[in-house]
Amino acid sequence: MARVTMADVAKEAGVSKSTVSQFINKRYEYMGEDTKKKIDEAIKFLGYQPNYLARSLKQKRTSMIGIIVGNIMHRLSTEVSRSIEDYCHKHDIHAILCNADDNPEKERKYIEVLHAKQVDGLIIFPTGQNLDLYQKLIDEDYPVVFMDRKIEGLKANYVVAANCDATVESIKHLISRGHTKIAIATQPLMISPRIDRLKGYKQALSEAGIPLIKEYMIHAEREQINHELEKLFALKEPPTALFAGNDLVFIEILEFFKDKQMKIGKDAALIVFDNIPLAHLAETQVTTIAQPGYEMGQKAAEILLKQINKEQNDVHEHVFPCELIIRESS
Amino acid sequence: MARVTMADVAKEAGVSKSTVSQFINKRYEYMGEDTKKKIDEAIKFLGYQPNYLARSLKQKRTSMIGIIVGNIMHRLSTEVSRSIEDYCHKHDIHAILCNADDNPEKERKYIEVLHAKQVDGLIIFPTGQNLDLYQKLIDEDYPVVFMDRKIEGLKANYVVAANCDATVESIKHLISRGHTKIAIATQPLMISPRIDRLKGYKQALSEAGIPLIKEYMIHAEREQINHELEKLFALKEPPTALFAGNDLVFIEILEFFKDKQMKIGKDAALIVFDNIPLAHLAETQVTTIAQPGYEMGQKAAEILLKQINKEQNDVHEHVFPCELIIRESS
DNA sequence: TTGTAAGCGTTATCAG
DNA sequence: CTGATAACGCTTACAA
Repeated sequence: MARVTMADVAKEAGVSKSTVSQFINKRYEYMGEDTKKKIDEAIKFLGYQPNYLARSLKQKRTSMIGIIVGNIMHRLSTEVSRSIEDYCHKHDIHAILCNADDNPEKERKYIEVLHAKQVDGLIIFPTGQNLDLYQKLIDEDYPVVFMDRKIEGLKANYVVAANCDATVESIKHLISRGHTKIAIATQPLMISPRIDRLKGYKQALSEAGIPLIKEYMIHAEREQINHELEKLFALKEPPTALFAGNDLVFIEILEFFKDKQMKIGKDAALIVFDNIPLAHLAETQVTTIAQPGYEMGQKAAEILLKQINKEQNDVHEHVFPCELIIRESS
Repeated sequence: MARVTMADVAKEAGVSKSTVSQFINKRYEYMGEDTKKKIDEAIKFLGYQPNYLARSLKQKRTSMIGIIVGNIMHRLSTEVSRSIEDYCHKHDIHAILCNADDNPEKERKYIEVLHAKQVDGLIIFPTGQNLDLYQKLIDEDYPVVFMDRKIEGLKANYVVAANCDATVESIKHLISRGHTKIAIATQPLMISPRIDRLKGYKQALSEAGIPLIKEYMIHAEREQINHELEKLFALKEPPTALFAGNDLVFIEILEFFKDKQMKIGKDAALIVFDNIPLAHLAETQVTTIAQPGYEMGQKAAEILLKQINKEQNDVHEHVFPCELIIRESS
């Protein structure tokens, strides 16, 4: 089943390769009707399909972009990815998705491979551990947009959520409900969103004149969170409200509460940073901070395509406000 | 910033292109130490990165495969995709993921584009509506594995779950708990898993001598399910148990129950076909039928790579048993 | 041990 | 309006 090439079509139709190429690329302007028909028939007859690889090599553009997510398990990753894909689809370009799995080695490999495969640009949820590589891409003028996480000292296009502001708002909400003993649980402070959320937490408390308590601030790997919660609620003065730094932390909290037969909203108020798909279906509907994943994805794709088409070269930080959705748990 | 090519490296190192190529491909066997070093230095100095596109064109293999999922929102899709990616990663090949969004047009486009981009093979969760295309791939000897859904009259490699058997088991379980008024809700019967699950449902009931009741069998688009449930529970004899055909149907049921202030397990027993991530954390832990997504993904990837490497040509249907996980809801 | 040259399947440039 | 011909960046016999 030798694949049929343009040369075969040309021979079959009795024209030259270049004419077939014109036809394929719809540059019919100066093409005779009969030539067109002959080529069309030959293509159908042979079942010809152009080889995009060869075309890309020649054109130096693959019409593909890469998305490298830090961890596909985060709700935001999937929302944003779908949004980007949507946008690209409309612009006839393909988005390919890779999952770094919070592993800087994997991230490095994906960046290198996608680059070598000549994808036209990259949208990265950076692990933050490959500064040299990020910098190299930028120095090279390779189109790239960083998503969700800012990298200290890296001047680039960013699309991020207003993590600090949103957290401030949510903590203030808890305070307005009479809470003063408010704890926060996040994964380790390796990336900017977590740092910014903690910053917001601290800011809101100190603006309200509530002293920070070290024991109320948990930053642990997913597997350790359970253990940390154990300690937290064993304190002489356990918190009356809890801020979950993201959807994965929320799941850990859920596990913990289930295990201890504690009830969300009753044994502690809860706010989760991240939209939880079933938040409104839970026994106690949970208050969340929704990030505009769709809009963020659209924006990232838009900037990237502009870079690719050389319509824009200056870099920006695009910050998206979040929405506090108050439900029963707070 | 003109990209640096192999020719540049060759010039810089004072050797020929082919020598550099050897070096890149680690065919050092007959290479002088000093040549190696010169090339290595030149590569580092110029920051050379090979162009995989050109290589692929020459080698007629891209080391990429495509995954086309019917709908990324299904839990199984993501589980299987991750598993496939895992397997591929170990074999140094890249998996790229596309979401047909239950849209046969999109599916067709993705298949055509991936094929044109010369991916080495395809794993498809078929919509079922593009028989001609599926058949064409197979006639062409193009490596392809169909996942989750069987296509009537298409001889090919399949990796599917034992939908009928698992459903029989679960319905029998409900019967053993004393239920006789058992309803089933699925999305429209367009694809084999849904048909097979319904078959299992019918089989289990008739084996138990329980007559089938038409009103107990819902097959509706997601948006209509709510409405159908309404009718179902307005029956003179509403069911005491409910079988949800998949995870999306489950969410609709959850919505409905929440809305009606009904309690799962109390107002009706429930079994869901599909593993639900938070099944064990729900207020009433829900009984599920778990499909071995990881194993299915590994198997599909394995078969596909064998086909690609021409190690295997005969086609099979690989059926994976599922596990009924009994929790509080049934 | 390394170099030469011919492809891989397109597209682009320029004649005719 | 159509056809040669030269790229694109790499691999691979085969020659040296």
